[in-house]
Amino acid sequence: MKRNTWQRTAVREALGARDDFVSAQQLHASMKAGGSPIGLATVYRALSDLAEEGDADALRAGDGESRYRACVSAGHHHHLICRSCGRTVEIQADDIEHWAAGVAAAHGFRDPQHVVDVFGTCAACAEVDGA
Amino acid sequence: MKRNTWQRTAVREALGARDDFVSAQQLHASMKAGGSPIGLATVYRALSDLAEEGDADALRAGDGESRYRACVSAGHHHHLICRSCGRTVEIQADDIEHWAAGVAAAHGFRDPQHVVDVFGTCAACAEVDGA
DNA sequence: ACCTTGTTGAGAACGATTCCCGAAATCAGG
DNA sequence: CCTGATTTCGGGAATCGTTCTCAACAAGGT
Repeated sequence: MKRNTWQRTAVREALGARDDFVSAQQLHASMKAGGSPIGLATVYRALSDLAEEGDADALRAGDGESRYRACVSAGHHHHLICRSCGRTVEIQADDIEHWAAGVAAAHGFRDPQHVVDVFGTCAACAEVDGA
Repeated sequence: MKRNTWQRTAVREALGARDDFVSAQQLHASMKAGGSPIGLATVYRALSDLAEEGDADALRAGDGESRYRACVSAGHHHHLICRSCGRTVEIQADDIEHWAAGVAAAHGFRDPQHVVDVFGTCAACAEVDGA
C-alpha cells in the first residue's frame, strides 16, 4: 500500500513550484535550504515514484544527472528545452507518435516507446550569449 | 594537435566491428579479452573523442551507462533500438528534422538539436519473451 | 489505542566516469 | 636517423550521482 507522508507531498510541491527540469540533488538542496529536514534518499525515492506514476517527467541529461519536472499535461508529450537556462516548453505532436509507431511496426518491433526531445537556445539566452 | 596512436585506432575498429550499442566498459572488456592491453581510461577518452568528431553515436540509456555505436551513415539520423537485445536500426526521417526545426523556431529557440530514439522489442525478442 | 507494515534518513556501498601524474610514444625538424 | 617538445597512455585513486541497508518511525486499518 502507498502511504501519504508529508515528505512525498513536500517533494511533489517543491517540484511543482518550478517550471524547469531539476536534478534530484538540486531539488533536495533547495528543500533543505527552505528549512525541510528531508533526506536525500527520500527525495530520490519520491521522484522516481512520481516519474513512474506519470506525475513527473524524467530526463537523463548529457552530464549524467537525471532531471525531473512536474508534468503539466496529463497525456504523452515531448519537450523543447533551453540548453542554457533549462526553460521547458511542452509539445504535443501527434505526427511524431504516428511516425514512431509506423517505424517500429515497419521493422517488426513491438511495444514502441520513444524519446523525442528538442534542445535549443531560447531567445533570452541567445541574446545573452551574443552580448 | 591530435596524434594517431594505435590505441585510438583499436577503439575505432573495435567499435566498428559491432553493429549495436556498447558501453565503454563492455568495449574495454571485449578488447582486453581480445588481447589488447589498452586501459579503461583510454577507451573512455577515445570514445568521447569519436563521439565529438561525429564518428560515433552516443546514447545515454536509462540505466546510467553511456552507450556508443560506430556511425554508419555519415549524416544525421536516428535509431530504432531493441530494448532487449540492443539490435539497432538506423532511421532517416526528414520529416522529423523539419518538425523539430519548426517547433524550435516557433518558440524562438535557436540552434536546435534533437534527440529522437525509438525503443521497442524486436520480433526475435518478442518471441522469446512470449515463449 | 494497537498492531502491521510501508517509509524514513544517515551513511555506507556501488558503479560509471574522470582526474592525476610519471612513463612512454608520437611527430616535426635538424 | 636522432632529439626535443608535447601529447597520450594507463593504473589507480578520486569524484559524483544514485541505490542500498537497517533500525527507528509513523500511517492506516480495525
